Amino acid sequence: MSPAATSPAKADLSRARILDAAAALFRERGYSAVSLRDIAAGADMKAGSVYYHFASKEEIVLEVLNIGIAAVHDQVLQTVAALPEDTPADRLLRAGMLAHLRTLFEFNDYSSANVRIYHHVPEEVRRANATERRRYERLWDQLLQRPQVREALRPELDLKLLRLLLIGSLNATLDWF
Amino acid sequence: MSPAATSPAKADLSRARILDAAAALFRERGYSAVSLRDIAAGADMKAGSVYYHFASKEEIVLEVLNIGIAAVHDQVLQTVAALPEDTPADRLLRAGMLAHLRTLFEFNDYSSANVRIYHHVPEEVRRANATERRRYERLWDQLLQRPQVREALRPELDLKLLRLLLIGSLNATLDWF
DNA sequence: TAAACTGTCGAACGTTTGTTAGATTAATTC
DNA sequence: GAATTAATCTAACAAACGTTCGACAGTTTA
Repeated sequence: MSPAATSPAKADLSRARILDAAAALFRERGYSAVSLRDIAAGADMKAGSVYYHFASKEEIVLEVLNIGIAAVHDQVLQTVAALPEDTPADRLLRAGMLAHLRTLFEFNDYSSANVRIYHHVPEEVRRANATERRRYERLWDQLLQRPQVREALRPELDLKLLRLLLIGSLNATLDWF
Repeated sequence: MSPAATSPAKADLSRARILDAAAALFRERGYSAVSLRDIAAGADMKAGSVYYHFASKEEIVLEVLNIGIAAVHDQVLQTVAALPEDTPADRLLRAGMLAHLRTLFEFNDYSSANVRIYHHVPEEVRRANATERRRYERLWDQLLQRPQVREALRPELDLKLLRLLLIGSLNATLDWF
């Protein structure tokens, strides 16, 4: 078997274990309350070993945040892309919202960690995550601007504000459990 | 002037300064990221002095959380109590929601700190805050159970779930700014 | 088999954490 | 004005923090 195809697996697996542990811990305890020793223990290694895969705690949390948004983005995009362009507004929005919720509750830790810790992460990390965040907001803005959606809504409605209300409400359901 | 009427003021003022500083810091940075030295500095004193007024950091955050909910509770209660018992459902709910929002954005730090840090606070603190929290939830449950509100809603609607959605959405507006 | 590379460990670093305790100043009481 | 009390400060504590680094075993390459 080709060595280049098997050997990269080890490091990548450790990396993934670190991210998984970090996402789960951040989600339930917050960013500052989770130590690198906690993360390492969750990934079955010692604190020093983590630094073979990541340069800092901030680098870990940034990747967790990015993965969390990317997951929701991909799910929503994939869902609405499977529908015809002229799908009625209510069915289109319902599908998008459901995809968002499903990701939040099934691909649990990364996406919900993002919702919960975003505000309390170092400003530098927040800025670095903003690009991914804006990409997702753009997706919803495009959905809301489709003609059949605009026709279904009161014309004076602020679409950006509607998008904020929509995503905010979906994320707020995390508190239900 | 009676001595007992003036002298308690000093300690109470320091206590209030500590709580104000803590609420503001918790709100913007989270619970674990704020040190007692940060809080003390925000209250114009040194870390050791804080312990004259509070036994621990947890005692401070608990009081911040309790005040935060009590403020929203009192505002909403006061607002709806001023309305006639048979106020139409839409006006009643609108008034309650507006009171909630207004407190969140004007009596800013305590209430919004509560929304933001509740999930990441030590479990013991969360349990201690639950009493106050349930008191506020009960207030909304009572509003939603008034006859004119029940009539305005689909009868199969789960009122507890509606209350969760309602409060959750209102709190989510904090992300808008 | 020797050499090189991968991934993890153990121990230490300087800093910061929550908290305690004794000294010290400011205010009140007698 | 002396004695008490109230409130703050200074300095220290042990523990935990993020991070660094040299040693080391396991695997891959030559």
